[in-house]
Amino acid sequence: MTAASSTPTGIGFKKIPNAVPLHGFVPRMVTAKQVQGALDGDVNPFNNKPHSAQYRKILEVRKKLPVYAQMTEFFEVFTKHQIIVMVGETGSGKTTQIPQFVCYSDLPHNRGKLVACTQPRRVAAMSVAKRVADEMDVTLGKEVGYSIRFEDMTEPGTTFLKYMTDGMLLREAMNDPDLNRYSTIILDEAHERTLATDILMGLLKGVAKRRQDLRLIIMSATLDAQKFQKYFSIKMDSPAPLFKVPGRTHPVEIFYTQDPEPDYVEAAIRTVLMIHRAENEGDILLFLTGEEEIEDACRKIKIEADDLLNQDPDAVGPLICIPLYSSLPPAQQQRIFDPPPSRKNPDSPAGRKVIVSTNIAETSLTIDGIVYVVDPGFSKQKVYNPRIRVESLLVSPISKASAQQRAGRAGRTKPGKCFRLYTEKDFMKELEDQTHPEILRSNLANTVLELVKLGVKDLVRFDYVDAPAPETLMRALELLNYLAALDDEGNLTALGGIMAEFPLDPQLAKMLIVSPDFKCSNEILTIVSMLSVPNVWLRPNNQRQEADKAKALLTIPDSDHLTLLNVYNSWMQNSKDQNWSWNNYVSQRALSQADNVRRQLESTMVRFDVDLISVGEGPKLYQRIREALVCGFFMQVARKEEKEYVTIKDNQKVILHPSCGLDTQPEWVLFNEFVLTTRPYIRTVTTVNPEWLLRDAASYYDIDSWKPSEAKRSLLRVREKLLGGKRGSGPPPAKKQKS
DNA sequence: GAGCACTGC
Repeated sequence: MTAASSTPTGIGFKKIPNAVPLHGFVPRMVTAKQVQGALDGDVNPFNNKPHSAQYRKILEVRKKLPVYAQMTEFFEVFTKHQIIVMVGETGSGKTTQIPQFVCYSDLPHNRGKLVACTQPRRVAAMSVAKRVADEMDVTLGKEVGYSIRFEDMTEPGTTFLKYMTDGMLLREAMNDPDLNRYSTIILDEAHERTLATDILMGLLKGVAKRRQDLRLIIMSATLDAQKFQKYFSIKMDSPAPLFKVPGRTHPVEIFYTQDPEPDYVEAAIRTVLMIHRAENEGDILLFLTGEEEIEDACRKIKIEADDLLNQDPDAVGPLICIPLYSSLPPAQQQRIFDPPPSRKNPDSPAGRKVIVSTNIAETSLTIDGIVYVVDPGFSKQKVYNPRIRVESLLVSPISKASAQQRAGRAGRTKPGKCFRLYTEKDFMKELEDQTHPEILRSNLANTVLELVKLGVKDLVRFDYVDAPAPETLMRALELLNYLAALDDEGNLTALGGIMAEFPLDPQLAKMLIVSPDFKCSNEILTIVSMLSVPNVWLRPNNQRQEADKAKALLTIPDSDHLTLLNVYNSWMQNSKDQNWSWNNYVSQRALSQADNVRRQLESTMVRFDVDLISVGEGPKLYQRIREALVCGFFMQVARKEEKEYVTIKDNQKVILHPSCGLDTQPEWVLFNEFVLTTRPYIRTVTTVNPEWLLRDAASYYDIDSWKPSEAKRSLLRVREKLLGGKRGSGPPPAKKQKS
């Protein structure tokens, strides 16, 4: 295509006269030939410096990528179409090359615009940006940068190619719904269907209709491409064009079992040992579902492998077994990169490394040198039950797409083998094509608040790629209405607008925003931060008693929330003592994270004039903190009836989680979480006074309208006593709930 | 008397 042919979608771009060495480049009319010329040129067109020797070396490597061979085709499609769906399998080079191609055609640096490329994970955004900065011969954080939570590695006015997490782009959309800063937005790994990617797809489809100058590229794996093409058919119902690039991996031979395996862990261990005895050199990756299962399997494999080695040292090599899951400390996660054990002597069989991992090795971490994959076909998946408002984790069969991804892990460095511990018939007939997108498996309270803030009026009719269950949306709207983030018509309130700005669950955001009224926002800020990071309590298997003792010393008897506050404060007071965390069995990593979150939330508080107040100390302060908790969590209250607790309104029977630090079983408790594991537990619990429920959450505790229950009778008595105490001075002063 | 699949803001 030449500059003389028709301009795309009616926007008249002007030729840029003096943009040497991009002389003659017309935005979005650029050809592969022009770009190849610029790539091979002497001067870097993006900073006008001479290309380095390093640049030329990397360029030679880039030219061997499959995507490079299809540059002509890419520019043809990009010139003609506003939205493109791209399929590029592992090793195609799409994530690093396509955004660069786009820069050459879009010329964002000459137009004051940016090209964005989203990633589902922080590490990916960071490492890809680093690589691309090297490839483009520029400094990371200048022309090419990245933006992730807690770290903005970009320079306004200079950066024109930005890698970012999908959540970060969604945040930006809240304050700029048309995303006007961007000339092209590339959604990478769209097939993973994270909540943020799904919402972005819905938003961007609308933005693309309003902004003819915006280009979109949706990059995904093969199986989903058609769905996205159809979804993005905005022009006369013709599907969005597909641009496809082959991958570059080694073949993986797939084996199935003849019959279904009744016990997948046992079968997995047996298969690993079979590979160890019978197959050639090469490491093994085994997928299991969780920490306990993995540690258990590692122990058993180790015992059996040592037995084999003792019985016949010439027949098998030594074996090490390495567990891998996200809650392992980073130093232990690094062990997966250790070399396999060396042979006993030059003639004996090679050593072998076995990695036993959760799904973390399916997408987040890649390990080179894996030749054998053992796939039992299960993973823990989040499910949401809107009826009882509970998210839980369930061991479930994986999807075909997931199985394919797992198998692919065997072919990264050389041809490999994948042993599936299910039958081929089950694979074909029983496994779903795709894992259900997150939006269908989550509590959407947060998402709904974001969407309303983004200006979406009708949540049910929003153009979702996959629409969530109406009941899930209703649950979210109901919660937000009770929290006074939405009015009765579903419009965003002033309070809701501020809540949406905090990267928090709505309950936590509400509690933080109202906490200055209770003169304890400093303390609530800490508690909210501690609730936003993983568990801080460490409990090593061989030191459980010591860990429990240490925890008891930090515990505040009637409130797990106050205990969290106490841990944070003690940690701060002892910040000079390097061993404090270790000696007290708390996670240094989690506490640092909490501190980081705390600083971010504090800056948001400043932006929205939420005062940071702390008045008094001891029991009086503690009481005000517990009252503030009620303002966010009044819907998560349980009352003790005989031996169990029963949740308010839902009437779910629950028990206190064993990690709970309460020394008695008070009548009324508020809880942070309902966890459904072996039994229905409530976790992170604080004693509350029922009077606060009536006063601070009057619209929810509209007890006259409740169906008869023990809780209702009890609350009626509380109210009577309150009124009696006032001796005819009228009802208690009800704090206004709805705004 | 138990957990924490994995991400993200």
